[in-house]
Amino acid sequence: MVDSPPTIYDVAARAGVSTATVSRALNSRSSVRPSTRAKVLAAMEQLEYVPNSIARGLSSGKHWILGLVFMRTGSDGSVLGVEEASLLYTDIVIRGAETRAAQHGYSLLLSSADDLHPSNMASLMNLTGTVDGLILLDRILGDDEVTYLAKRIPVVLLAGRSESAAVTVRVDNERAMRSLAEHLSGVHGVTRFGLVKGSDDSPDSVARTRAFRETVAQLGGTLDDIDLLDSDWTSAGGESAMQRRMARREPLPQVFACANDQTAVGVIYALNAGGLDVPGDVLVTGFDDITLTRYFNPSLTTIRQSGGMLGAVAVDSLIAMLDHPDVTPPSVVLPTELVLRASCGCVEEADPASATRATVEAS
Amino acid sequence: MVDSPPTIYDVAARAGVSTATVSRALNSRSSVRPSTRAKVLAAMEQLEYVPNSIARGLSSGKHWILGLVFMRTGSDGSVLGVEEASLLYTDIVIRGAETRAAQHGYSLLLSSADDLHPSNMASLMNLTGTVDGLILLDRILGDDEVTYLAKRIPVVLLAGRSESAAVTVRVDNERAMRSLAEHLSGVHGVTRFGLVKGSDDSPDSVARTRAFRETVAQLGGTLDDIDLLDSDWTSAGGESAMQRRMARREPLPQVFACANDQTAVGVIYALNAGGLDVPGDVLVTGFDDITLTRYFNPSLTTIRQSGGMLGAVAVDSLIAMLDHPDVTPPSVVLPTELVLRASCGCVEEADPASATRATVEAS
DNA sequence: CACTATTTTGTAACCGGTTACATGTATGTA
DNA sequence: TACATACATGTAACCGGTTACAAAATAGTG
Repeated sequence: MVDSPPTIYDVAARAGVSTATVSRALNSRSSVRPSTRAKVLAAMEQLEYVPNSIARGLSSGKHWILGLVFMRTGSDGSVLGVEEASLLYTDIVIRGAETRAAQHGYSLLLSSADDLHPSNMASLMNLTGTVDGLILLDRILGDDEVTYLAKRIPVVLLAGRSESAAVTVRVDNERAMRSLAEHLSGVHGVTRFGLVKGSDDSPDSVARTRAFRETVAQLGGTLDDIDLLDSDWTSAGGESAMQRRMARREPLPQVFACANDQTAVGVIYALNAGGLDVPGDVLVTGFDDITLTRYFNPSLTTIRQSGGMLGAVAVDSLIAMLDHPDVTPPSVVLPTELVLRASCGCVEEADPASATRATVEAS
Repeated sequence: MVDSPPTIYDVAARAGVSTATVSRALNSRSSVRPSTRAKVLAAMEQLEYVPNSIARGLSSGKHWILGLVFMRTGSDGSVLGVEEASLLYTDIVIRGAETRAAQHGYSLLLSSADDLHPSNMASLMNLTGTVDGLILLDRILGDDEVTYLAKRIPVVLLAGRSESAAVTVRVDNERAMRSLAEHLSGVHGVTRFGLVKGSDDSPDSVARTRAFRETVAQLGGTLDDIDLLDSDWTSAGGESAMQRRMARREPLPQVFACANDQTAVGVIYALNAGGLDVPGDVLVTGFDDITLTRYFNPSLTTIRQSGGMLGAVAVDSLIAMLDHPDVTPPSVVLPTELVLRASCGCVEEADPASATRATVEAS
C-alpha cells in the first residue's frame, strides 16, 4: 500500500545529472546553471520527490528538530491520569515553544518523563542523536546529569534551578511572590498568611514558597506551618488540601496564596463548601492567569506569567546556541505581573475579555 | 563544547570485533557468544556509547517517531495568541497521545498547521521521511490530500470526517448531542433551544451542530437561526457571542448548548453580566468535561469525552498499522457520557473530586 | 588562438548504523 | 580422526542524502 518514495538518485537519473547537482539545485548553496536547475526541478516535480530529512540529517548533522522533555505531573502514567493533570500550565509552554520553533523551521519532539528515575537519562541520551537541542521542563534531571547532558547537546532548562551548568529560562517567582505579599499586607492589611504549594519536586513551587515565606517574614506577618499546605498543582489537590486544613478546626489565616490557578479554584471550592465566603471570609490568590479563571466567581486575583513566551524564549535561546555554538546565551528571567481581581478583595473588573484590568507591575 | 559522541566503529575497535557484531550484541536478534557480548557491552559502557537513532532509522527504515499535526486554533500564529487559545481540548489529546506513544516506545513529533493553506501539504510531506506515521487533528487537509498522503505513510484522522480514505478516530458527537437534547426536553421541558458553535472548520463542531439541530427537530422543539451563535471554542468567543445575542433584545431560548466547556463559561459570564441567572433564567451546557468547570458556580452540565483516550486510541490505531501494514484497522467512535450538574437545572453534586456524580450513559 | 581564471558538474567518500552473504570456528556423529 | 552441521563472526553493500576534491566546461585576457 505504501510504495517507496523516489530518492535523489531517481531525480538525478531522470534529470541526467549527478546526485551532487540535484542536491545543489535543492539547497542552492553553490552555483548551478539556471538551465540545469530547471531540469532538476522539473524532474523533482514529475517524480513528486520529497527529500528524506532523516538521510539529510545523517549527513549534515542538522535535523531541524528540538526536543522538549516534561514531567507527567501528578499522573500515574495511565492515559486516564492525563485528564486530571491536564490543562496545566505546561501545555501553554509547549504550545508557545512549538509555535516559535515552527517559525524558525524546527519541529518539536515531545518526550515525557515519569519521575526522577535514572532511566530518564538513558532515554534522553537516545534523543541525543535525533534532536538538535533539548529543552528540559521542571526538574527532570539532577544538576550533574544536566551538566553531563549539556556536554553532548545544547540544553535549555525551563523553570529549572539556575545553579546548573545549562542555560536557564524561568519567570521571576521571587518578585512575583514579593509583590503579592506586599499587596496583601499593604492594601488588605493581611498579617496571617497561608500558602498552598505545588509539587515539591518543582523548582517553581520551591522558589515561590521560599520567596513568599521570606517576604511575609520581612513584612512582619506570620506563615504558620499548619497554613503551609501541600498540593500537586491540580484543583482536586487544592480542594482536598483545604478540606484537610479545615478539618483541623484551627482558625484560618486571612489569605491562602496558591501555587497556581487550578489549585486556587479547588481551594475556593472547598472554602465555599465549608460555608466560607471568598473574599468575604478568606482571600485566595492564584498564579499563572489562565484564561478560564478570569470568568470564575469570584474572579481570581493572580500573577500573570506568559507561558507561551516562556516556551518561545526557551526555543530562542536554544536556537541561538545552535547558530552560535561558541557563545553561551544568558539565562533569562521573565517578568510577571500582579493581576488584581475579586478574590483578594479588590474591585471586580468590568470584563474578562477586555484588556482593561487593574494590574500592578511586579516590582 | 560539544564533542562528537562515540560511534559503533569506536565500540567495535575497542571490543576487538566488527561493527556487525556490535550491532547484533545490541539488538540481540542473532546469536552472539556470551563472552563476546560481554566484551562489547563493556566497551559500550566505557565509551558511554549511545546508538545514533537517526542513523539507525536511515538503515532500518524505522524511526520510532509518530507525527501529530494540529491546527493552531483561533490564533494568528503569534506566541501571545497562544495564551488566549490555550488550554483547549487539543492539549489533553496531545498528552494522551504522547503518554500512549511513550508506552510503546515511540516519541511524538508535534507540528502545527496554520490553516488550510496548501503549504501545509508540503511541510507534511517533509515529515514523511522523519516519522513512521501521522495523526492529523481536525481538518488539516482536504479529503483528496489525505488520501494522497495516506498512500505514502500511515495516517490516522482524529476528529476528521469519516468519508476520507484514512482511518478515523472520533467521539460519538451524534449520540452525545441527541442525549443532551433529549434530557433537556424530557427532564427540563425545554422547547426553545439555542446553540453556540465552535469553529466552522472543525468537523466536531459541524457534527455537533447538525446532530443537535436534527434531534431538536425530532423532539418538536425549535432552534431559530438567531439562537445559533458563532464562536471559536474560547471563553472570550462565547462571551462576545452572547453579548451580541443579548444586544438584539429578542427573547432568549431556554437553553444554550455550547460547543465546549470554555465557550459555556464565557456564555454564562455574559448572561450573568446581563443580569440573568444560570440555571434560573437560562440553562447552559458544555462539552468535554474539563476539570476546572466542575468547580465552577454553577457547576457545568456537560458531555464527557475522554480526550486522553482519544489520543491514545489514535496512537494505538497508528501503531497497529505500522505493525501490520496489510491490515487496515477499523475506524473508532468513542462513547461519550452526559454529566448532569447544576447549569442545566439538575441537582448540585456533592464534590467535584469524587466520582459520585449524576451521569447518564449517552444512548 | 593559447592560456589562465572561473564557474559548473561529476566522482566518491562519508554520516552511523543494519544486514545479506561469506567465512571461520565450535559442536555432533560416524 | 574426518566430515557434516550449527553457530559465531567478519566483509561489504546499502539506506539517502551532503560535500571535499577533481575534472570539465565556460569565460576572460593578452
